[in-house]
Amino acid sequence: MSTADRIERERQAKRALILEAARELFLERGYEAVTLREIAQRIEHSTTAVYVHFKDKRDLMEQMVAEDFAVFAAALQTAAEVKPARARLGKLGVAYVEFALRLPRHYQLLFLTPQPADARRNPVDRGTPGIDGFDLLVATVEEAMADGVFRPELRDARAIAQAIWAAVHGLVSLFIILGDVPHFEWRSPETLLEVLMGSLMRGLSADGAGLPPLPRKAPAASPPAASPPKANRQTSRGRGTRTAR
Amino acid sequence: MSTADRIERERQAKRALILEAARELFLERGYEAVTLREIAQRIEHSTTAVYVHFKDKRDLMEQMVAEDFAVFAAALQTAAEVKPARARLGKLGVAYVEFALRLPRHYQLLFLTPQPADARRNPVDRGTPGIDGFDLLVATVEEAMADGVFRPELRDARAIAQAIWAAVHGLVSLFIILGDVPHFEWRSPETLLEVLMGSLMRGLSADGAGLPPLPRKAPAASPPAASPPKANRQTSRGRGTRTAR
DNA sequence: ATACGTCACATAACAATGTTACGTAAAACT
DNA sequence: AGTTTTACGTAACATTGTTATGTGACGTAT
Repeated sequence: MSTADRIERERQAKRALILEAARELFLERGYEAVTLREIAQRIEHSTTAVYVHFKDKRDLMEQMVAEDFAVFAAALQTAAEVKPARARLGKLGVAYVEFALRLPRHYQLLFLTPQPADARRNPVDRGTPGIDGFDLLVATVEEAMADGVFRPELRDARAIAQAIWAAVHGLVSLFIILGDVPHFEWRSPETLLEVLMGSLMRGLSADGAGLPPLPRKAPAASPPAASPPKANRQTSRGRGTRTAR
Repeated sequence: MSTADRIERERQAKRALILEAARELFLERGYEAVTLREIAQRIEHSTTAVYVHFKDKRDLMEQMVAEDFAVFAAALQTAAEVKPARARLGKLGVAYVEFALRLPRHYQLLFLTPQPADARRNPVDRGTPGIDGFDLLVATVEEAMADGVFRPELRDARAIAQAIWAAVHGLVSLFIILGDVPHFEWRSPETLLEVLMGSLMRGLSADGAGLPPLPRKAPAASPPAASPPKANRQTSRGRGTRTAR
């Protein structure tokens, strides 16, 4: 029965329409600052229409984040193909930071927003993308450990992975939250990643060697201005233009 | 004129009363989840009373955080008295993590909550406590650098300080936001701090030496459960009991 | 001592929000 | 053709932060 298919397709299309409007607004102004009425108006519907497709505002946001998170996972997977496990660790770090600073609002919603106490709803879903990526990191650490990369005292791969995650997470978090504090003279993310990740790897390594130098892009020492993401060219699947005319 | 003094004293007392009620509620349930009406009810006043002493809800929260932040500054200052600059870095890290995990809500409000766009109000105040503490860190790094602690390639004290901050910040952030994710098997903060900060220092050091071993308290590998701060015994100055009977 | 002024605070209202009860009309299924 | 489903709009509701307005206590000046 093809009609059912078409119905489902139309339903998904409208769902995507809502998601797209929500994405633009959420990424532009953050979760709290966006109202459901505004999202609905943008696509010329009443607010009730949103509730047909999503349980509530938070659900809408989570679904959106989940969609875009695929991009993150893909980026990490690509980085995960690098061959020697030690070099892979560097690539993973770079991919992580790049994603976070390119889509700071997403990162914020994923890793910087505490669960409201009623989040038993999807106790697994949330954080799971992060957890999955973390498993990748653990696996890489274990492989590197088998290669004898780390100092022999360091036997707990999970602890090492958590420490590495903390390092990169801290880096991007500071940029996202405090990146635009004026008199702070932030060093560039590339510089900091090299100092932080490089020194950390050196300190973890049995041979005292750091990371191979990362490919530099920016001439360093420019404020990141990550908080207001000016580039709204992100992950727009399907049509890429605003839909409300 | 002693009357004016008394009036001012009474005013401050009431202000403190509001702050105290707000503190309990904010720390218990977070900023968004607490209503002004609830705060007011707790001290048996109308909501308007709050506006006599504070500009708005956000102002109330900021004043509260500012108060408690003195504790943080004090803890850092104490740690800052340690003599060799290199050891001081370790102490600062420990003090930082201890504060953050003891008052996770405060930390959250300070360093994990993005500025709402209208924060030009006190563009300096916010973040300033963090900045001050950061200056302390920079100074320490500079001193250690003068002592020849770091590898000679590392000349940018500010970059090093930012990297170190990122590391500890990332550690506590992960604990606060994701500390209670079930199947994650977090290592203890002490363990992670030792791996992270120890390895980072080792990697930064010219002589490849790490940090002196940190004093251990917990037997390691216990989930921190930092998010729901069960201990509400914090910084209560004045009377320490609930006021609403 | 009496009048005046100030100010902390309460009452009640307002506007904006997320959410829902209810109706409706179109379209699918029988 | 009749029945049912369902996507959606209208209008309402409860809860929020915030404010306009009144008032009573109290300090101060006459």
